[in-house]
Amino acid sequence: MSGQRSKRPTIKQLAAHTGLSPAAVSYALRGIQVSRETEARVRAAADELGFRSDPIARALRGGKTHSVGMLVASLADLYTQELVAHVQRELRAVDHQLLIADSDGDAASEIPLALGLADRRVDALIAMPIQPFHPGWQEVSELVPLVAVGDRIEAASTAGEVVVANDLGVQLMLEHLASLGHTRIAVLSWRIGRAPLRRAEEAAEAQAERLGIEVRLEPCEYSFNGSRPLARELLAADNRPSAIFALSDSMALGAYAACRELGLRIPQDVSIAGYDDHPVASLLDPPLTSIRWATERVARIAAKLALGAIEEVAIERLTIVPPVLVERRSTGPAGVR
Amino acid sequence: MSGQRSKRPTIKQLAAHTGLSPAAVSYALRGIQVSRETEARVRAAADELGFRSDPIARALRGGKTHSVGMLVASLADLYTQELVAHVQRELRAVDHQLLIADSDGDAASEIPLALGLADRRVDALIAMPIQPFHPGWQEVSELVPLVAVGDRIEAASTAGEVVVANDLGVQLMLEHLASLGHTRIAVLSWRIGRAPLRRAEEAAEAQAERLGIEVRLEPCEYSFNGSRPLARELLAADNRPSAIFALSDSMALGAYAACRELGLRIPQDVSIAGYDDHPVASLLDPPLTSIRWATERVARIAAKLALGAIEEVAIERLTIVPPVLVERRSTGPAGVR
DNA sequence: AGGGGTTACTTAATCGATTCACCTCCCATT
DNA sequence: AATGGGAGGTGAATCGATTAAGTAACCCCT
Repeated sequence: MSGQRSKRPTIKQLAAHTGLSPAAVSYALRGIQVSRETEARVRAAADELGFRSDPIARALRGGKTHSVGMLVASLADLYTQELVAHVQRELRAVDHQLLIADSDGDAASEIPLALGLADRRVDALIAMPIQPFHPGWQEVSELVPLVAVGDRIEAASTAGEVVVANDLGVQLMLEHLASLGHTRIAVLSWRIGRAPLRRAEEAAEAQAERLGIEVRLEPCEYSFNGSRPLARELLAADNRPSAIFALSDSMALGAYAACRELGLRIPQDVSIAGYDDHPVASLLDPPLTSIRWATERVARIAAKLALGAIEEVAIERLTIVPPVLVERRSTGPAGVR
Repeated sequence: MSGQRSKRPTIKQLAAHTGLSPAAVSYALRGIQVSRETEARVRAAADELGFRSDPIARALRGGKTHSVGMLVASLADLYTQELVAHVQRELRAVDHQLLIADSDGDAASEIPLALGLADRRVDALIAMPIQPFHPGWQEVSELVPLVAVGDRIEAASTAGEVVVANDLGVQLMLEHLASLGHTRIAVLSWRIGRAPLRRAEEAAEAQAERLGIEVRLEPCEYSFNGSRPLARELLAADNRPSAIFALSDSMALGAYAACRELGLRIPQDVSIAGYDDHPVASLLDPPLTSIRWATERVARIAAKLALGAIEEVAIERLTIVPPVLVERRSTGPAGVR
């Protein structure tokens, strides 16, 4: 309408405006190799024209993009959401952008998504691997500093790892349930065998054998709506389990809903246990027994590792987080059948 | 070690490999203006070398980046997390990347963050505005198709709007509480006056006057941990409110925790009401009375609007979502003081 | 005064893909 | 046989910023 000056000013326009060369402007904006006077002039012009350096152009040339990628396995899950929120908070403090990719549990899409983030020139990549042993991680880690969360990643070198000892978490919970007399336990997992939960599944099977109890792995969708029908089906069956151990609080919520629908009391009729100890766990009816692994701290460490790799600051590379059992009232003695 | 071919192949290398010019390769990859034979040859070479087109270079030249930005007001809040998760799901289906920026309730950072996303050449931007009337939105909307969620945005043209009639939601809840005899209600809001909740706050004040009840707006942090100490303080005071209406379920959760700490029963001693009707609301102890506005549907519409703007497909531009009251057991008759 | 060393720039190449403007065949038409 | 036109390419400019290499001016020293 009244003029098409709406386009963002470029470094070239700044140059024209100040009578300098584009190169001089570039230097001036970063305060290198220029006189105080020139620097001031350029800065003034930049403010006046509302100049913002183009991150895309800078990225193409090979500079930093001030962005960090995050690859998660299911944004539908509460703990993932927490993780993302806390990572974002750390990044925001240092003015970095967050790029999210969600494999939604699809193992085959994991490496392509990671490469896609690398292509976008994220300065670092935080990944919760579904397939930690996939050879593709090698290539990814050569393209971008890689931080592994949850599980370790099989690559020549990663920028850091925050490992949660989920085998221990599973052990703690199964011991707890076994000590309450439960001998037939359904474990809600997630697309058996190719999930981030695989290690947990293996631990569950090992513990079942050790404790002499029956444990059945049930493939499930993350999220309330995913686990509700499954839990309902399990609980409506003749040989229903006396306890359900959901490998995430989100799935435990679905089990709660199923119990409510079926009129089953927790824990008198069936015990329910979760994993992650999300803040809502303690507010449920009844409060949920769960496994806590300090989501917020894990997120913060992951973010620090990513930023450390970007700034090339040395940080402790490997953190192992031991989960703990938080016993509440959703688990109780096994009924008399 | 064994060779440094690790770098990604570029279009130029494809050209060398096929004996064509870079331009021809570029055309071939998109199947324009080339013979079938050439196209096949180029594709074969691309597969062989593992070629992936560089989104950064494409972006610089002015093409699509296959990414969508999302500006939220608090990633710490459950409903925002839901919204993000559902938007992400829609984007993933069409192979688009999600870039997230979180203003964390800081009004001053909102426009700069939006411009930052635009600078990264997102193909569209979905924003839940804190300050819908800020003149900066005009500039943003000139740079990138803009989809407003929650509130309308004051700009010459937006790509679409999904408006939630929060004034109605507030009215419904206050009427509900008033009908139960509550005359002194604390409303947990969020950084009073500059939040995405401003419209809701205005509605609360208007309704208070209309219904002849006392409503006090309390500035609060989103999230459990933010609202818990505030709720605790309010409930421990002499003239404690008979009901707390939290303008998000997350804050209501904090109030639940505070009640538990103080030994107050819900709803006998105090009624608690939430907003958003997050899936956990119905599973709490007691189930939470809340306002439902179909988060998932809103997210899906927002994503469709963004994608529609990118594909230049015409879609219904404005959707107004009327929230509804979901009455559960966390609200009851006001006590006798 | 001439040479060495700074300082403060400028010029041009570069990152990778796209696209405008040409250019060359080759076939069909009159 | 000459002309027109389309198919299938090529070359070079472009997007915006960075940076290696080069240059002009100036200071200092002997």
